[in-house]
Amino acid sequence: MAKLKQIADATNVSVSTVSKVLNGKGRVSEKKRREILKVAKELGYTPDFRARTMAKKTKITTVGLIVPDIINPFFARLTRGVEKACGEDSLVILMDSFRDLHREEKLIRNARFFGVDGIIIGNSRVNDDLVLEVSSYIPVVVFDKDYDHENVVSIILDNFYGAYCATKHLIENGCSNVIHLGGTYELYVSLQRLEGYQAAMKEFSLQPVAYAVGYDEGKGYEYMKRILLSGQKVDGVFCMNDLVAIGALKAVKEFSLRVPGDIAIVGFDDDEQLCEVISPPLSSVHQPVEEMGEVSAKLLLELIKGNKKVRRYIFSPRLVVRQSSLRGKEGTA
Amino acid sequence: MAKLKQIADATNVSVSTVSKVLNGKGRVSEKKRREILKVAKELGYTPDFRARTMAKKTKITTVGLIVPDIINPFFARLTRGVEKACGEDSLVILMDSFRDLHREEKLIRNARFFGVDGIIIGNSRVNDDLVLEVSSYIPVVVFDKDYDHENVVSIILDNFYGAYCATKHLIENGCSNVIHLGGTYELYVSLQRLEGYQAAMKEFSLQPVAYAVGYDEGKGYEYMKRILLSGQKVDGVFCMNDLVAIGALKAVKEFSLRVPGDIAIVGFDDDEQLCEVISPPLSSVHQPVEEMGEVSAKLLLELIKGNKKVRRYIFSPRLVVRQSSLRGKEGTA
DNA sequence: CTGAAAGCGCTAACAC
DNA sequence: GTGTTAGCGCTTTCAG
Repeated sequence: MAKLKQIADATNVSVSTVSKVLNGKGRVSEKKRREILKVAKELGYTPDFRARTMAKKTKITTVGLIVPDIINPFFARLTRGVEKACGEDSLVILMDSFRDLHREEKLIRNARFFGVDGIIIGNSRVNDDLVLEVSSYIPVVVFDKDYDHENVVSIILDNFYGAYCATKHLIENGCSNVIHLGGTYELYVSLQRLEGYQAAMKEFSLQPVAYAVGYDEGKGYEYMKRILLSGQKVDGVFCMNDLVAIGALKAVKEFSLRVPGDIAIVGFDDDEQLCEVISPPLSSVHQPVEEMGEVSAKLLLELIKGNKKVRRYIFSPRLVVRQSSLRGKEGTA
Repeated sequence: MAKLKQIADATNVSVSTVSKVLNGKGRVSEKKRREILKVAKELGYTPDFRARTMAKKTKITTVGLIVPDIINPFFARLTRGVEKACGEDSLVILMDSFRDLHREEKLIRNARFFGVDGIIIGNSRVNDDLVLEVSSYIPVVVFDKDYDHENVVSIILDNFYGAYCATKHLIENGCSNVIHLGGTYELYVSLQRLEGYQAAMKEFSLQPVAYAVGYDEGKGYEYMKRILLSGQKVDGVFCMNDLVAIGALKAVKEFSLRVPGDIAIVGFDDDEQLCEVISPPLSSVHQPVEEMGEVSAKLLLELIKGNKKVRRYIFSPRLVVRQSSLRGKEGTA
């Protein structure tokens, strides 16, 4: 960590002269200039970012983005949105908690010591107290959970509505025995989706049948298989997310049932890459994740600037219909 | 941006007293302590990270990670590896170039002004001069390209070998008309894979037939369709990447040909999520991306510390065989 | 208990 | 052309 002072001493000039040379400002004799440049290189000088920005009174705002798993397309998209909103003049410090709750809390709690000016927490199961605590130091954006605190804004997806639409769509496509492969209900999001499903079923006077399955393909497969084995009547499945749907799809295929002919399936999240690549392509409830990321960053940036604006921002999902639920003229199989 | 001075003035004490209170050091009368705390909260005081760390002589090293597209699983995995290696004491500033070469160069060039202590460039088609330029200020890690510069380390995957293995595998599984749906050959990686393919074909005295297809599903589909229409003999396809392979797979299915019975297919990259979800599951050449990310960060951190160590690190791919290329006892269809 | 003063590394007037 | 000086905002001796 060479410093200006060192290269100044080595060349018998003052720090300010060195500074001038290195920044190409003011006029310095060609001879000294060369020597200074040379010595600077030899010493491997790199200016201290902090000192420089402090002296120049310029500050780059940095936002901390905490995600549980950057490989998950949902969070990758979220990140993309945040990156977009931050553009050229704000930096984003990415922190992956690797789904380790302990690490996550640590990251959140320490964020301000890392010099971030605000944080976005991309996980709906954060500890409320922690959010409140941190928000007393720096602004915070959280997802899918409502807070009423000065320094935090909530980005919310209308999960109820998404689930409602998906279920209704299945029913209107001729399904009357629509089941729900849901998440674990201690997660708010899962609960909302369950309720949306139930609402649609009731609206059509149908009996809701829901299972607390989980979030991955294996679980979807396992439950669907069990359900089919049990002989239960099923002609439509609304799943917690795309992975569960894919698992269910696999099971259905194994039973030589046709999708959507015998059983129609709808997922949630709409990871396009995934949905479009499988066969049949999977209908899914689309979350405008990228946009959500973008908005969350924008709102955070505003908060950092001191403009307290929105405290809650609600997004609407939309159903993307693909073959897995589209019976068209075939009607019910 | 409240400062210590302000809250000091407001409470008629000195900055140092305020500092002590806010940091819980030294002893200050309960009365003042309370008042200071109160005013600090009112003013929404947040310590200046730069000033603080400078005064404390502590420095958190930060690495800049530049990727062309965080949504692409390859880069998401890379990022994950970097995050892992950085652990608790280094920060990673993520910069997505959105595949905009111009933006990317800007990001790379400006990185050092953002206070990063080193950068990892997750893109093999960087401008050499730029890399050299930047590396004269801060250490740089690049992928799939060999440099011989003091301040840059290259992380390389043996693409030739991967392609060779994939092709050989197809041949040994009974394919004799193996074609290659390759990338565009101005990209070094694509060229290497092409050469690996050719080498394997020659080894078995087979005639290589390669196409410069591109990198996405649409291209794979389009080319494969055209090839099948032309009536050309094909019983094996080695693709540039998984997406191209998926496109090709679609085309093959449309022609009512069986995979792997009539045509066996192998992809590259091994995006597991993708490969395992389609049917039949896709064989693919696996890159240890996450590990590569981890190693690149570790090496960078070493360079930042001033320990010049490795200058080149080569990883070996490995073929993951799934159904799309596994003919087992069936032999050639 | 409290404050003055020095210093972290750098920039930017402003003299000489 | 070049050096001196005064900060940037904070922490930390060290007197009082």
